[in-house]
Amino acid sequence: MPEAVTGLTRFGAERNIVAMRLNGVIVDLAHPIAENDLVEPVTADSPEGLSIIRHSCAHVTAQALQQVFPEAKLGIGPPITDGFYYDFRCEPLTPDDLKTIEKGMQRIVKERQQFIRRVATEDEARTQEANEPYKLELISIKGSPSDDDGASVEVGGAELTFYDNVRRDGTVAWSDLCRGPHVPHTGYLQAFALTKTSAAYWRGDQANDTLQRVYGTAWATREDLAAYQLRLEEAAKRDHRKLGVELDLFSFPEELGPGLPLIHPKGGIIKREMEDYVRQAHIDAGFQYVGTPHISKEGLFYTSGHLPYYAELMFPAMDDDGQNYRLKAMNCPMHNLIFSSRGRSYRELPLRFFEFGTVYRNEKSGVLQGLTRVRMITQDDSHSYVMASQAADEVRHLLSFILKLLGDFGLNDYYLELSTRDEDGKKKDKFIGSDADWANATAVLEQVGQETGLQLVPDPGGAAYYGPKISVQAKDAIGRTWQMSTIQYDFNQPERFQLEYTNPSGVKERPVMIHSAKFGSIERFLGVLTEHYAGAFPAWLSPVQVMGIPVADEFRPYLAGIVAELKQAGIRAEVDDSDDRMQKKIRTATKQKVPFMLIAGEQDRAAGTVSFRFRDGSQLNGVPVSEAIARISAVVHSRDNSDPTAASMGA
RNA sequence: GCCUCCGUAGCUCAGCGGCCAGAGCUCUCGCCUUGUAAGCGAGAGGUCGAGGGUUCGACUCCCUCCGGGGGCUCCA
Repeated sequence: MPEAVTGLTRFGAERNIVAMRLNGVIVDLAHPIAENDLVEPVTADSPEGLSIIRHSCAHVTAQALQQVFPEAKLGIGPPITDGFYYDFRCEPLTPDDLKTIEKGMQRIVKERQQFIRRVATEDEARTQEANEPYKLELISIKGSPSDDDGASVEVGGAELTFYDNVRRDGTVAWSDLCRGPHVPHTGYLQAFALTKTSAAYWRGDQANDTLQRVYGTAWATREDLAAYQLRLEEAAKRDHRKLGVELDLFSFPEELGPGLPLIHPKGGIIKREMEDYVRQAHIDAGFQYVGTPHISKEGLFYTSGHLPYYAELMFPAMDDDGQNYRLKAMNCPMHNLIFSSRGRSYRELPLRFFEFGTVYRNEKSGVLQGLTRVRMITQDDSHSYVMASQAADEVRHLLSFILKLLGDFGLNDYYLELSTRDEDGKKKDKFIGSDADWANATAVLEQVGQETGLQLVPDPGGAAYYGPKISVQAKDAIGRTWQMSTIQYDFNQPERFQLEYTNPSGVKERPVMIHSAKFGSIERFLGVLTEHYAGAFPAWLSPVQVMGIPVADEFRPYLAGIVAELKQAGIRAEVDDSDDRMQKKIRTATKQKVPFMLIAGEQDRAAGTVSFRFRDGSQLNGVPVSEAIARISAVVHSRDNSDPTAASMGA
């Protein structure tokens, strides 16, 4: 009987081909190929190939871990960005344990164990997994397609399949209930590392068992792995919490409490530049600047719906003679009060209010993260009150405002997210309002979002309780995404606050309100900005824009004169008049990421010039003072985001 | 909130069940008067996160709490 043709016979055992696409479906290379099948190779460095490598690596991790800890019970082991994880119920793992497991994995790789697919009946599967409670649970939920908690990674199709790891002598080393596909044998896994452990809940539910999650990374080649590890090291240097200390931007003193930042003078300069920018931008975009208190009688938040729906996120009530007050966790209710302070006409709409509203949210202790997740949030918060017919135009107006702002601050690594109601999920009762209103609001946001041509990622269930939103998601140094700007469509609060305007026919109508924050939070944006620029802020945002460095004390007055002129031109300039040597001063200014250094000694003083040095180490010598000032001034006042260098400043 | 790892000077980090706990940077003072990334010297700075326990003796071992990192859950 002739052997069936498979991907392995078709493509040969090349390590750079890990699987194949058979009539559009990715399968193991060992899968038989029929005469008219359409077959394409899946290479190791393709996204699909990497997922297969990573998931196969998860199997090897589990096999190695169960060799060391036979009592460990298996959870699931899917591929994730840059790697994989596998969950186990076992004792907490130490870094030494990880090393031991890694060694075991290397042995398994050397054995070149084949991944052999085997279809089982439900009874066979239950017998085989009798000692694996989580796998038994997966067998019972087999094939539920809307499973969004990762379980479907393991059991997806109509049939139950196992993957046996078979040694060259034919013995089965290990086996796992799994949908596949996998690489042909463990020898394909040459570039991996276990990275960390943490805890996770079984199937992502806090009510379930706590499992130990082992994270790993895996790549097509050892070079790719090394490059990834280098990338992580570089990313760690950009961490805004580290740079915040080094550049003296902000701090989180223990005395103050978790999640409560202090902005230091240098961070304050960046914050003020951001505020100046966005205040003027709001005025230009037709907003009116308003102000509201930080506390309110708590009845206001019952009216708004925040207390009934999000009480746990607000700090506890303050009792003043029997009247409960609350720190505000949002500004919208107060803006609504301004709206309803007198009768409103359709002629006033869109009516737009804006302020820097500092809100306080009682975030759970475990979620705080530097400036990116704090308990004091300064929102550049605005509310537009519009007629329903104006809503789409207003959203368009706000979105273009936001995209311009992001561009003006040099951010480009972001995508848009459309957060909608959870249509059929368990959290549906979290959202208020009629189906028709939700559908209409979502359609408006979706249409305007798509007009931008940017990627619009769906986020079902991520909406606010009062309406859907479009948000900007930006990445931090280590790839975590953070919500920045938001536009939220709200048809609920106008109802709850009985907001109304008089239409042309003299009839009262209810406006739609659109919440929007352009930076999102000043604090979070500052943190993301710090990481985006790795602390080397564009000149216009740099706390110190020019540092004058005299070759010797004698030349201080010469530089002081130049600095005075720069200050006249609105530039943040200083002379380093410490006792340090010039070399040390250059080092200090460079480490502080000062964009421009002006260095002068006898030669320059005699010629009326300066040495013009940049933080990348490049330099222009003998630049006339007036020219240096003009060039610095041009860069700063044009809000140019590119990093100044001798090459860019020389022309 | 849950799991896990961590906590020595403002910062980066040594150290050990047993003399008065160390270094570099930062800061202060003094000397040096200098041409492109750290000049030299001196001084100041710590109840070793807090509390409790074990011990003749704890910064070191154990427990609790506080704070931080990484995840999970959450995220208007």
